[in-house]
Amino acid sequence: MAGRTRRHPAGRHRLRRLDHGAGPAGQRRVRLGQPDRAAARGARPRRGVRRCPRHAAGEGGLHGHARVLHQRRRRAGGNPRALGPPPLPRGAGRGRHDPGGHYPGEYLKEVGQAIADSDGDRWVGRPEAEWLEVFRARAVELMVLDIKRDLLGMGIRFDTFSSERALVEAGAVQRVLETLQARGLVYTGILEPPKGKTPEDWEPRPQLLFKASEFGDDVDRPLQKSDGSWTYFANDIAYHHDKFLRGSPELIDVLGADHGGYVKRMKAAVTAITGGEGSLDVKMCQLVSLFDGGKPVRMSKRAGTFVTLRDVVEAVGPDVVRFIMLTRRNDQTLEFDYQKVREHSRDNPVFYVQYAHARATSVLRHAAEALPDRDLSDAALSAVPLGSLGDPDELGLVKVLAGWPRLVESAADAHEPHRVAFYLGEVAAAFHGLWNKGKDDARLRFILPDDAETTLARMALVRATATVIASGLAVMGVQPVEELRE
RNA sequence: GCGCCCAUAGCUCAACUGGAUAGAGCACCCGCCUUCUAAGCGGGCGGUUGCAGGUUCGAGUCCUGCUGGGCGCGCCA
Repeated sequence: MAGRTRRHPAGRHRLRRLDHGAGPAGQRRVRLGQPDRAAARGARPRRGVRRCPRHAAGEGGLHGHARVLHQRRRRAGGNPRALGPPPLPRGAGRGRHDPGGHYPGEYLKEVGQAIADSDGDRWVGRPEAEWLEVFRARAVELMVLDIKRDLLGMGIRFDTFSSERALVEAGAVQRVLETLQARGLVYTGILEPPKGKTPEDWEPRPQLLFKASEFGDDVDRPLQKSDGSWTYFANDIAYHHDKFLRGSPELIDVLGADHGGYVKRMKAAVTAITGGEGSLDVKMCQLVSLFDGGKPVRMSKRAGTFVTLRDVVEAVGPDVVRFIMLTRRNDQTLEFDYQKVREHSRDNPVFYVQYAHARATSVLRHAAEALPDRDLSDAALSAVPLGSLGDPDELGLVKVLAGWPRLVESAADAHEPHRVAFYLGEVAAAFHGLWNKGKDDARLRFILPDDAETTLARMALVRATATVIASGLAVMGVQPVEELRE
């Protein structure tokens, strides 16, 4: 197998580093290979924590025009045979393999159990032809519900779920094909075998092809399988066209890094099917590596030691997950240490930003006590003269805050929500710095009992800080914290 | 073999799509708690942005070629 020989040197390299007793970095990488790869190869949507939910979290909040997010899980119900023989009253297929050699994963056991619960022994001893389709439908239904529940658990709600099957049955693929044919972009031809690696079962075969090469792709791409059904690619064209027709000229796909080879042809197809009216941006997502107190969390499909997104959300809360997920570019792998994110320390970016917000609201509370006869409402503060703000650090904070509109706009344009998280870190740092300056110099404290005018100007600054942090957190779908006490 | 993504301080990562002296945190060293939350702050140390060319007034950012890593490569989703 060509893939294996190519991967081999890398594997050896890793081992060698370990043998040499490499530093923490080397070891980390070695150990990480396993869970990462397992998660990727497992290809089971909610097994392991992936980047994609993280990105969905960000974009849903960032783009009004891209708010309709889509998620398809072909895998769900893709292999109903893995459910095994008709379920027994107690847990179907537990611990055994189905005839096809598939692992009945935990999630399929749950489906089997659900069917057993509702249908009893109705399917026992019945031929596959009777139960297969029923099981498939039930599996899809339950899996989608399961996915929606997990997503809702961290505050993600999809406006639209597109069913590939429904799209095909509604004839969308057929219509798209006709459109492409009308534009002379479809023909029947024979593809060259891939260079360097010719599959053993390769044989020249005429296929229905899309002229992707006219739009920047390397070769033309097949639309139809030999059994007459559509390829994955053909269905995807229909899906993107459907989304375009629903009123979104700017399409965004969030894909795993293993789908990188798909980008060119999909962009080509979007250009072709929309007559150049639509555009497609593809965000590639790397995996998230789970750590616990600096040690990688090992996951094994066999041992059933997978940590799911739901597990993590339950452990640390949805806001922490959302924030941490957005502290990296989506195309970088993220190390998620769910010991660290619960710490109340500078190491924990969620805490750091929330602490700044809590401090700001705390100051405002104290100011209300110190100046009971003054109006500290937002409206009043926005009209306060700011001439007394003159300290370099005060002005520094003002400048950072003034950059918020531009920052959030550029993050939206670039489809890079992580910039908001980094920006909030800057705001928090500027505010914490100013706060501590008041420790050294009492005149720089926010509240000056004998100088109401300066205090009011500073309250305007503090209020603005809290507002910007709250706005940024809102973009990320995170609730600002008013108070942090033990 | 071909294609896509990536390479920035010892480590983990930024850098507002080509702008001024490339910034944070961790780690290490030195300071700061009678006073709005020290769960914090200030200072120091640390860089030929993988290598070599090119375009430009200006390049971490764009182009070419290398090196090293990830992913993929016709009826699989």
